[in-house]
Amino acid sequence: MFRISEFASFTRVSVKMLRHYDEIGLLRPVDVDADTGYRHYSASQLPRLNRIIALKDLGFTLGEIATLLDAELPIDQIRGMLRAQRARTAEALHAETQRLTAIESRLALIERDESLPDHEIVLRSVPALRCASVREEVSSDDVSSLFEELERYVGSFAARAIAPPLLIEHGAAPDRSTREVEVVLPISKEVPGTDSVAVRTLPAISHAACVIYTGSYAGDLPARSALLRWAEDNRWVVVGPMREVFLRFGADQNGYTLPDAYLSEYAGGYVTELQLPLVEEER
Amino acid sequence: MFRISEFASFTRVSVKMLRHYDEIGLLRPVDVDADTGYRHYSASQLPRLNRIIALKDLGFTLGEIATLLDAELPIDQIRGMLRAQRARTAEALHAETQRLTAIESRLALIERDESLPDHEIVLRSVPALRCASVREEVSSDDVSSLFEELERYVGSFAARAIAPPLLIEHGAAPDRSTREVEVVLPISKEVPGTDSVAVRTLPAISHAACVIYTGSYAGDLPARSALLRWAEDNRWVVVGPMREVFLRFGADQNGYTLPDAYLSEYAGGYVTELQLPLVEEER
DNA sequence: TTGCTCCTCACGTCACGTGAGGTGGC
DNA sequence: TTGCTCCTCACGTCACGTGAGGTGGC
Repeated sequence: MFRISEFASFTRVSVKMLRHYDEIGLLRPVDVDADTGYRHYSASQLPRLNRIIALKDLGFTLGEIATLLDAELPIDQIRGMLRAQRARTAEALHAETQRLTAIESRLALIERDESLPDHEIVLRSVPALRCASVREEVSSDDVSSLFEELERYVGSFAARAIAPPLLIEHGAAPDRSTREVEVVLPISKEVPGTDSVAVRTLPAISHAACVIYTGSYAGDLPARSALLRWAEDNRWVVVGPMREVFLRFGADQNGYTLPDAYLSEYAGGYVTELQLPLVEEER
Repeated sequence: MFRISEFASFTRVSVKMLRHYDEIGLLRPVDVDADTGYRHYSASQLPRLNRIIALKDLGFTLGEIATLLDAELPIDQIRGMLRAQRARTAEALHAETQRLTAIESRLALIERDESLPDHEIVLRSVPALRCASVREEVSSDDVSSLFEELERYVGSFAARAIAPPLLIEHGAAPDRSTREVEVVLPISKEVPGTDSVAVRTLPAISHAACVIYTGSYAGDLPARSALLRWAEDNRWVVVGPMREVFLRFGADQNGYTLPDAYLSEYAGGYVTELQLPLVEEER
């Protein structure tokens, strides 16, 4: 038989791991001295320890390994656990691949500009939203009158939700003289629609590249181009119209007042988020 | 300003995460009510939160993110951190790839045999070992006389180390009538060499596929073929001679006696580990 | 006898999740 | 007033690593 340190050095696992496996019942020493508590292992336990290590290398938890070794599962269940593990690993592999792409595109940005990018692009999902909206072809950038109209209508039903208003860009005319926009107001309860006001559930976006920019709309174009460049660098394809979410515009909303320090820094400023729906590029 | 739940739902982070970021100083609310402790966030904090999320997606820890956001590092240091992160990610990616290959080869084994493999193959490193050895061409499988000779020689210097003895297979003659083996005994201190006994440091193996088999040498061939199949399935190439480590042979060593239960199960049995040095296949 | 090995707590890791128990806000 | 939101502990997660403080073995 072996002392714990001998057994550990033969198998390249730490003494602490062996103690841990003893504690959770995964690998008990063949003998524990009643007086001293010294653990003794037998060479005949090496195959079991090797199985433990092999399964750990496949990514199973110690609990799963205990099940696999001791529960005498039917072969189909073992197969099932391996398949589940394969799925988890494939997912992790995919996530690492995307992360590597993202890091590399960040490094490329640094090489190009010698600075950190101004815009942090985040990939996330956007939930569905019950809302009222007005869709119209407009010729100027000023859509505030549309918002005011919609706000009045929704306000008359006391149905204004706390979520921020947004705008969906449905496209520009070929000659760029006008563009079709939909101004959208989340609502807290159903309101009737009219000829001009549509009431519907804005669909969720499973993958949206999002960027937030501050200050006036001057930051709009750089943010947009950063977003598109990010999609390209990270191998995503645009599948829907851009959404512009007005997180803060003009005076603060929600009945709070900002401390002076923040008011001056962002005086008269805006905080806007662009959301671009994407799917992964086919390989 | 926003209440914590509003801020959380806008940004798709949990309330608990925001509290956590407050606690570690990564993102403090603009205002905390002195009476109630309520946290208030401003929309002007969204860019910072977005940067945090983006950097988290790249795999940085919260501590690293704090450094990146607040330490005003020179661009070279930022680049350095990104490169380190790229290296870590590439390594993780590589590990996941190998894990996936390993899981898939296990699944293939199950499909083929409808059972779990008898031999658990583990990839690990083997440390260098000071040792005395005798290398000889032998015609039979019985190498015990070589071991006895070596044991006597080393024993005369009281230099026997506790590590188990092993055998290196340097190759067989073309007609398979003889094979060249090296019997190796780890030693605890330097001993002089002789014409037949070499004293040297057995080199470490950075990647060895290892399998343990029990019982008599009848298990040898299946274990060997499992090892070679594993190397092939997992895309590794053999780069050195097989080592056979005799973890237990005949009676138990080390002056202990095994409990009866174990003695009967492995009565007269052997525990042997095969170690096969490998490198990754070029792609 | 001396150093070496082993033992058992107990706490730390990392980024939060999950209650428990209590209070403010509309 | 009632439910909803928020608060602060405090413990759990996962697989050990890292001491602290003490004892057995040669």
